[in-house]
Amino acid sequence: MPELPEVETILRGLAEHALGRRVTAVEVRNRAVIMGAAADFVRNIAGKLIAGLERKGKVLAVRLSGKNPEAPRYLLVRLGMTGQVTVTPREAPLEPHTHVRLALGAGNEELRFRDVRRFGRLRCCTRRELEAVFARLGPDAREITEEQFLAALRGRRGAIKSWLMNQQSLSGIGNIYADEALFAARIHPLTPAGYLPLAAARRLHRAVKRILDRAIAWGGTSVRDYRNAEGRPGDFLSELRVYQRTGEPCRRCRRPIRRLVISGRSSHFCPHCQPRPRRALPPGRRTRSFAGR
DNA sequence: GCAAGCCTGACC
DNA sequence: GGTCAGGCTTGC
Repeated sequence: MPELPEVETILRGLAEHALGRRVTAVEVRNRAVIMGAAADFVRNIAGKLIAGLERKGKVLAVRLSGKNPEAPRYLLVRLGMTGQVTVTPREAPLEPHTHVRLALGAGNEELRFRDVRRFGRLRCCTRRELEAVFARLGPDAREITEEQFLAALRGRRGAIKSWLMNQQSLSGIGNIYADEALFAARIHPLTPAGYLPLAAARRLHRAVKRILDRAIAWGGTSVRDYRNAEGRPGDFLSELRVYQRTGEPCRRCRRPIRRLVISGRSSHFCPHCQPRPRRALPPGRRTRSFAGR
């Protein structure tokens, strides 16, 4: 599933294979993946140069050439669960679920957007609109400082697992890296976020960054559908310690990994290495008041 | 029936 | 305002 490391890997691939090239033609084969009118989408992209690449969390933004700051000149890509962005020879057979094709000048290749489950979206927007999208996301998980991380945890009563996946507190983490970071930091996924002892919260902040950096170095994780810009899978799957390893022995203590559903998401963890928090209540907990009833 | 990211809406 | 369930989608 494309999370921060997968999107970053695609960005790097596009920097190598698509940056500086002109979009000479646009074909929308399935308008359901386009936000807004498909005709506007085509008109705003066709003929432009791919001038830059940006990312915040799991959102990829392709900057297109153009001088008018009020005109749409960003292509926003959200990969959803099964989205793929590849640079492919134009004559290569069109795989099923290929929804958008951008022909690239200076070579016989095209940029393809493919998405089996169609949770992904493409959108053409202005700088202002891009900034509004980014503003709704918390700090990028690789860039968030310890101070920001600790401050964002404060007062949160929901499970730390859900907190990590909520893109408003920090952005870029999905189910795979949430489970992996919690295992590395030895934190039970149901621990209320704001109850984490300071040392544990610091461990988690460091674990998040380390896991993401390592996953990027391995080119991301391909559980099934993820492919980089060259169409190749990532290699981090074999490095996963708990995700989708239910029943396998924990790499640290050899006891079996267990699975738990938290907010409708499966969570994988080691009950021995990630014990439930011993204290049930946080410092400064507010109880339900019966006064005035 | 399950997996998943993200959005919407219900609930307190 | 925070938290969570539900729905979207399709291949296994």
